[in-house]
Amino acid sequence: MNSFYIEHPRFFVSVDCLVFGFANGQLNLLLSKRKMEPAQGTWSLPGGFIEENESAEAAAERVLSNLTGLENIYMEQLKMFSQPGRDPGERVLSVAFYALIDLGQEALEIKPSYQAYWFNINKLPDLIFDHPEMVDFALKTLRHTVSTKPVSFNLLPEKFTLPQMQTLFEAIYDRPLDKRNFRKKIQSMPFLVKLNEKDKLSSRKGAFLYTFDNMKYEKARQNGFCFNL
Amino acid sequence: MNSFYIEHPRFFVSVDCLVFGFANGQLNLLLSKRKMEPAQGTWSLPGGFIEENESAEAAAERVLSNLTGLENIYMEQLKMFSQPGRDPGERVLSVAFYALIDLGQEALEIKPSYQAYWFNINKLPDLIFDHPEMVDFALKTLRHTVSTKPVSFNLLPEKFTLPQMQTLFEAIYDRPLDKRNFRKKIQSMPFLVKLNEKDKLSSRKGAFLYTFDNMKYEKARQNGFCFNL
DNA sequence: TCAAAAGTGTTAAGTTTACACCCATGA
DNA sequence: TCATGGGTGTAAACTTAACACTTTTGA
Repeated sequence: MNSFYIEHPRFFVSVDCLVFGFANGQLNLLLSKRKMEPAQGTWSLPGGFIEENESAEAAAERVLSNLTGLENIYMEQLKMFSQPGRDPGERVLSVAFYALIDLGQEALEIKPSYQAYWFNINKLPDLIFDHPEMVDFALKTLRHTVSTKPVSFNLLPEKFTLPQMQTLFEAIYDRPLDKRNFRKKIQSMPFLVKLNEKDKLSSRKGAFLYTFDNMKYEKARQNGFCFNL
Repeated sequence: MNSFYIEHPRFFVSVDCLVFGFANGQLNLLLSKRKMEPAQGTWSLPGGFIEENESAEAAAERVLSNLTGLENIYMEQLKMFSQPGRDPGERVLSVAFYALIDLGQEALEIKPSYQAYWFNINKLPDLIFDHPEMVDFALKTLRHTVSTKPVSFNLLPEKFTLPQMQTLFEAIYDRPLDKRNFRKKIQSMPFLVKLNEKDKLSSRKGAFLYTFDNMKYEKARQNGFCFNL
């Protein structure tokens, strides 16, 4: 290993994860009780340090799979936060990621050491450092991204109903949507497959189940189709 | 200074700047000859290491003002690039930024030590490391951002003509636009001020000059106006 | 007087919005 | 049988896209 860069400082670099989950018509964010000083015991985004030979993406995946037991979670980098003094203990740069997971029926197995819990996005407790800023940034990005790419399906179970999906969008945008216009638009998308099954959990009549067909989406995209909701 | 995090590795963190400039109907990117090993003498994005007590944003501003002599350049963070091995010399994490500058008439004073030059965006030389990936990412982001926020004015002189602006958008999108539709849309925006002056440099008839009025834009935005081109 | 770039309007197609009732079911 | 949530269509307003000629001027 050479040392051309030796005169420059080195930094701790962490990742912080904004994990969104949708359940019972509510958009939720996963928070954990901080295990280390400073600010031990207060609420924060789950995170961890980047290790040698690990990309920021890999670190975020590691943190998330430790936390949730899940692999292959949808995840995107948001931004690096690097203000000196953002962590009063030490100089730490942090890369924020957001992740979308379906926390449908099976209660997510959270590793107990993490003391992580779901909070409704509108009822978050106080967070340490610049984590509130990260939440704002993530929410803005999420709102933009779900209207632009078919990522909202990561927040839904494999099979979902249109009322479920509309509720999800209403939770993300934090405003009601017109049912007929929403359904018209969604159903005009060339990748939604209507199944011959109904979900009867939330009404007597039952709502038809749908799935997202990624192959169809990719094909449509290659032919110039542009998702926008 | 405490040491709660001491067991974790520290990293060199650099910034790389994607500096876009518009001149003579061409969209250009600023590249510099690399001053240090590895790959000394090959083309790369201008960059530098983050120093103690400096945010990534401040480092990028420092690099840019050293390079161009300009302050208050429009700049946005793009993304952190952190693959192990992206810099074969040492483990370096890098935060990419893009900047937009007007390189209108007054030839930009580039500090000679940097050996930096403008390259047409479609005729870039080979770049080191993952810099080509950064260029792709920046271009995509630029295309999206100019259609969504009034940032294109940073690439134009204070006073500009509509043909100039259309050429700029054609250079960014790399496709021709319909003159009448473009002008109609631009002129419907509530922040463009038509001056009583003409620029006669590019035609005998002369084209009217306009400026961007940021106050008007902010006022319109507060009233729900949404830029989109 | 003419070459070269600036400027101008209309129509058709598509998209978005607003809006109210019937349907299927199990308790 | 009725309460509950699921499902459906249309018309008006607005936005986008396509398209060709006139104006101004200096050389």
